[in-house]
Amino acid sequence: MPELPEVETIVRGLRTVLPGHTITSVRLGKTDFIEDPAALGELLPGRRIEAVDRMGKFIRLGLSAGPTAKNPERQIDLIVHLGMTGWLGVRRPEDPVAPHTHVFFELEDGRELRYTDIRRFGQMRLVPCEGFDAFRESLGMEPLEVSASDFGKRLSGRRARIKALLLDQSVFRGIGNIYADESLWQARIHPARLAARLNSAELGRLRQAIRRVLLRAIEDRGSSISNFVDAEGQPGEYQQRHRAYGREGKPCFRCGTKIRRAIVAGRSSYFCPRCQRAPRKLRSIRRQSPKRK
DNA sequence: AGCTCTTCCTGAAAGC
DNA sequence: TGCTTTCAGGAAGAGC
Repeated sequence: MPELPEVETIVRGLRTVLPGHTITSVRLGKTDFIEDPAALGELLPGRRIEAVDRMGKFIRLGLSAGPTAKNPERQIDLIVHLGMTGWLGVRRPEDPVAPHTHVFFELEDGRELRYTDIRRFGQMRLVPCEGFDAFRESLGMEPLEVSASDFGKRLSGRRARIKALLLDQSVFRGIGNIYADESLWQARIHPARLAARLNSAELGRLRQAIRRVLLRAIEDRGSSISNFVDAEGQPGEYQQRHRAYGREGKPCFRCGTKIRRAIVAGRSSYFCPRCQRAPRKLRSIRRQSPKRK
C-alpha cells in the first residue's frame, strides 16, 4: 500500500498533530518487526517529538534529547517503514483499537500514536544522530528532487530493466510498484527496457512522468487499493486516476489497446503493449513462467 | 551486475 | 457452501 505518495500523506497528517508533544510511555504487541523493542521503552519516554518528515518510504520522527534517560544529550530519530500494510496515526485512548495494532506511544496529552500493521512487513527502529548520515546514504535520491542530469547519471550504463531500477530504493527512494507502472505508462516506456538503452528524450519523459504522477498522487492523498487510509483514517483517491496498474484487459487511455500484465523485476507489471513497445530481445525470451511444484 | 526464487505474515479474492 | 490456491502497495537474502 504505501509508496511515496501514501507515506507523504501519512506524514502530512502526523505533522499537524504531533510536533511539540511528548511521549510518556510505550506499549507493545508483537515486536518481530522492531529492531530493538526494549530500546523503545527505555529511550523514548520523556522525549518530545520535534519533527515529522519523510525519506523515500521511511517516516522519521525527530525526537528531542532525553530528560533523565541515559544519554540525555543525544537526539534520536524514530524511523518507521510501513511495509505493505503499515499505518501510523493518532487516536484517543477510548477510540477502538484496530486489529493488528502493535505499538502504542502514549502522549502527554492523553492521546496515543498507534502503529498498525496486518502483515508486519514494516520496520521500526531508533537511529541515533550519529548514525543518521549512514542511514540516509543507504538510500537513493528523492525522485521529486533529482535534477535531470542526476536522473540520467543514476540510470546510465545500467543493464538492469528500467522497472527494476525504479523499484530499487538505493537508486531513487520512494517509488513502488504502482507508481513505477504509472510513470512508465505516462512516459510510454516498456518496463522491461534496459535502462542503458533509454535515449535522452525517454529519460527526460520518464523523469517528468514520475514527477507528474507523484505530485498528482500526493494531491489526491495516495492510492487506496484495498485498505490504505491516511493518518485521519480517510482513503486516498489516486486509484481513480490509475492508467496502467491493475487495469489488465481494460483499454489503454491513450490508444484503446488492452492493457497487459507481465512479470517484470519479479513483480506484476501493467503496461500498454502498443504505447510501450517491448525491447526486441525480450519478445523471443520470456513467454510463459514455469509453474513450480 | 543482475536475475529468479524464497521468505517474512495475514487476509481477500479467485478457483474448483 | 467450503476448502485450496494465488496474489498483494515491500524488501532482503540465497544461489546462479
